[in-house]
Amino acid sequence: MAAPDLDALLHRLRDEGSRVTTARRLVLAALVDAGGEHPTAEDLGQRVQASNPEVHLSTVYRTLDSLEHAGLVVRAGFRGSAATYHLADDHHHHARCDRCGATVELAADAFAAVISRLRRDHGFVAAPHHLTVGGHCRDCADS
Amino acid sequence: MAAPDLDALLHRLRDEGSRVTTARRLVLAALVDAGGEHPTAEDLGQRVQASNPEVHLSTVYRTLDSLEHAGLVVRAGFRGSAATYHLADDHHHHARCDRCGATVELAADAFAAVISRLRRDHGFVAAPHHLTVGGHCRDCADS
DNA sequence: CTTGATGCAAATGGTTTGCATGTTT
DNA sequence: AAACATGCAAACCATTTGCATCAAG
Repeated sequence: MAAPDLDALLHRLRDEGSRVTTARRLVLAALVDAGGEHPTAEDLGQRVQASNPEVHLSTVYRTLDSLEHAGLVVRAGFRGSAATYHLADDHHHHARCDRCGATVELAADAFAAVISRLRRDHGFVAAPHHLTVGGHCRDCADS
Repeated sequence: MAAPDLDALLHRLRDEGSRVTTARRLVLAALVDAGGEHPTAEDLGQRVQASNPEVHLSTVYRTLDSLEHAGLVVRAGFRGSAATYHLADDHHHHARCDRCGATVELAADAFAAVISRLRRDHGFVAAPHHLTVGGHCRDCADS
């Protein structure tokens, strides 16, 4: 994984036609900062507000939306709980324990078979970022 | 797919220790009736209330919960929109278009590779019912 | 200066819950 | 009778939206 460079990301954002604002800078920085974690919008809001309490949570949501449309950020939706976000560079999928909430990361190619099958049989172009699997993790699988 | 028999389902439910009530009978009937569709809790509520307007939506939710725990019903959670339910007999997974909401069904074995990999590498037991893939369907993939 | 971005507060929508009452076993 | 299920209304929580203001280009 290439080390994510904040300035480069901001540049890409500008190129997409979006304006570069303080809020967006901070959200992006928080995302870079989060590294391998899976922050929710609220988590990011907290981090951002640590630097600038002015930034409202709804702005974080709107910003994440823009970033997603610009292709910089990926949203992983988990059933029931809150969605999590990470930089698009960070290609992986998720398996999440229905019982304890632990998440496992899957290499990007794990779904290759599913994806090609979807395209071949149904013309369906799977978004390689939005995959989520439910189930039970090692620790919870026994009971 | 074996034709789902309402009475058999009710029997299984009773065997699980749950009581058989009018509401549950109706919800199950609605589910059987829905066949290959993917009704939401609200859809089911409507169908049920067509027979018996007394039944409250919250009861439908609670009933679906019981049915899920009893293993009779499977809930497929879609990001953003409402969850859909179907009988557990009806083994398949979903791909759903992020743009138009169209759903595609995937044979149960499509995820075999992913599932075995999860178990082998992470000890993660994937629930073969709860898989959902996002992306764009044939019609929406172009724009 | 023009358009897009933000703060705020209030709405939304799916789902859950507390409690008193009714029903199944 | 005892345990469980239901109706109802109200709570919940993540997310979205209307609108007036503000800042980036």
